[in-house]
Amino acid sequence: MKRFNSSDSSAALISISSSKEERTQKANQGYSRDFQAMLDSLEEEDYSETASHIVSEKKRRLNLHQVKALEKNFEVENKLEPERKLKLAGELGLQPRQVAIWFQNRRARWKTKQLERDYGTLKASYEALKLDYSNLEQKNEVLAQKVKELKAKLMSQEKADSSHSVKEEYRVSESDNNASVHSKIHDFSGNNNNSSAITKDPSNMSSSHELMNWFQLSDSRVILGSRYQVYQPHLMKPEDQSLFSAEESCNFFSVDQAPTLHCYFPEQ
DNA sequence: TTGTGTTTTATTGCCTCC
DNA sequence: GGAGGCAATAAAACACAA
Repeated sequence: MKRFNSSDSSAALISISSSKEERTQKANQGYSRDFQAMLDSLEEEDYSETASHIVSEKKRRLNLHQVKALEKNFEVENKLEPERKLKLAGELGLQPRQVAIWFQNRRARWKTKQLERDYGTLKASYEALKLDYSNLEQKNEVLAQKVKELKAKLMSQEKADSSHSVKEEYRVSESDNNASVHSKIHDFSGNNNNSSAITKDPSNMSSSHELMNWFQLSDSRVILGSRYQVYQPHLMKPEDQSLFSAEESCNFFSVDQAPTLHCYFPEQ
């Protein structure tokens, strides 16, 4: 039976015998000397007590031989089918129930150990990931610093340029390049209807910096246009970085967010 | 020796499966 | 409904420092 009440449990504990016939039977089953001695002592206690107040039985640990045999069996198969249980119980001089309980407890111990192992593995991979993350963060900082420096360079260049008249500069370049620029705009807009930024009239641009960016951007796109047919509407160009604020520049490489940059892909 | 923490054996109650 | 598994828990046995 599986269930025992308190009085049943004492009967179930360590193969308590209730009769001399059973005792004789067990002795004939080849129980270990220790175990038989234990049984005898228990039985002596039993006999000295009336059935109504059976002494609280002492738990007895299994001996080394029993534990080794059980461990070996557990290694082979951690579940116990009834036949094997009876066989093991007979061989080791235990009650089938004791064998079943031992397997049950052993499974619980194994599970706990397994959880610890799993935890260890997860922890190790977490630590590795964390290290990766901090390395990326460091690289990110270095790159952000470079962006800042480049931006500062660009600004100082713009200051130097501001000594000349923007309009004048534009006129000069306009007279020199007007024809070619307009043809480039025409070429480019012919390839991409969404390129509103590119088709913006340069005369409306407010600063030489913006103008310079425009030329760089339009030139490069025209050059690219000969090889790249498809332009994404929200492409981020390296030149566009100069339009970022310092803060934006720093956050640009944040690893907390996936980058939203789109890339050019040459026509295959 | 004793207090305390850990391990082992066993019980109980609940759940699932046949 | 019985058998068996599992989680939670009790309690005895054991280990060990103070």
